[in-house]
Amino acid sequence: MDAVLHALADESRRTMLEILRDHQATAGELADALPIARPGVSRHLRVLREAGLVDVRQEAQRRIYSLRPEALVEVDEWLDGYRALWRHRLDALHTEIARGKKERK
Amino acid sequence: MDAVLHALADESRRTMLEILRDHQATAGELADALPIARPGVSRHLRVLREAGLVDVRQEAQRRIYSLRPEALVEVDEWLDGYRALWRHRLDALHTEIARGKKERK
DNA sequence: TAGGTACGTAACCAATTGGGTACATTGAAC
DNA sequence: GTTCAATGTACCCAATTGGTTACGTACCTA
Repeated sequence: MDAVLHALADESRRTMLEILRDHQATAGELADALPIARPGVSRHLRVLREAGLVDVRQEAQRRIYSLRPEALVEVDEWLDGYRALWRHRLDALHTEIARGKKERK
Repeated sequence: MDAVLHALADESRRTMLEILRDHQATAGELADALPIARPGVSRHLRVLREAGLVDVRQEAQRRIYSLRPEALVEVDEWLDGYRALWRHRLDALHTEIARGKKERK
C-alpha cells in the first residue's frame, strides 16, 4: 500500500502506467515517450516494479514491461474506508439541490 | 489530482486522515496522536488543506480540522481508468479456479 | 494590559528524490 | 570474437522533503 501510493505520487510514473494501460512497451519506448533520459526511466520502472504495478519479461535484449493492474486494488480498498463518507455527503448535496428545485416551483 | 496523490503518499498524513475520519480534531490533538512535533504537524496540515482533503474552522485560539472526503473522489475517478482492467483479470482468475474445481471432480 | 494557550511560520539541517553522465552487462549478428 | 543494441547500475549534483528549535501572532482571562 505504502509502496503503491508512493509510486503513484510521481507524474512521470503515472504517465508510464497510462502508456502501459494501452499496450506493453519496452524500456526504450517508454523513455522515448517521456521527457527524461533512459537511466531515469529505468529507475522509475524499478519503483513501479517494486510496488508490483508492472511486470517485466525479457526478450533478447529487450525488457518488455506490462501493467499489473491488480496492484491498484490496494488503493481501491484503502479508498473503501472513505467512500461511504463522500457518498453520504454527495447524497446530502443532491437532496439539497432537489429540495431547492422543489421549493422554486 | 496531483496534489491529492502527493498528500496521500506520506504515512503521517494518512494517519491524520484516519483520525479525522472518526472525529474532527484540533491541530494540537493531531500532534499528540503523532510521533512528530507540532510545527511538523502544522506543515502536514497545510499540505492536506491545499490538496482539499481537510477543512479548517477557527474557534477562539483553536483550529478545528475536519475531513473533506470529496477530495478523494479525484483518486477514485483516476482509478476508474484502470478498474475495468483488474476486474477483467480477476474474473479470468476466478474462471480459472472454477474450471480447476470442475476438472478435479 | 499582562500573561498564558494554541497555533502558524521562519530558519536550519539531514535524508531522500529525481535528474544527468559515464560505465557494465547481456544477447544478436556479423 | 568483435561489435552493436538495449538496458540496468554507479556516481554525482541540485532540489525537495520532513523533521527540529526559535519566534511571531491571535485570542481568552485575570
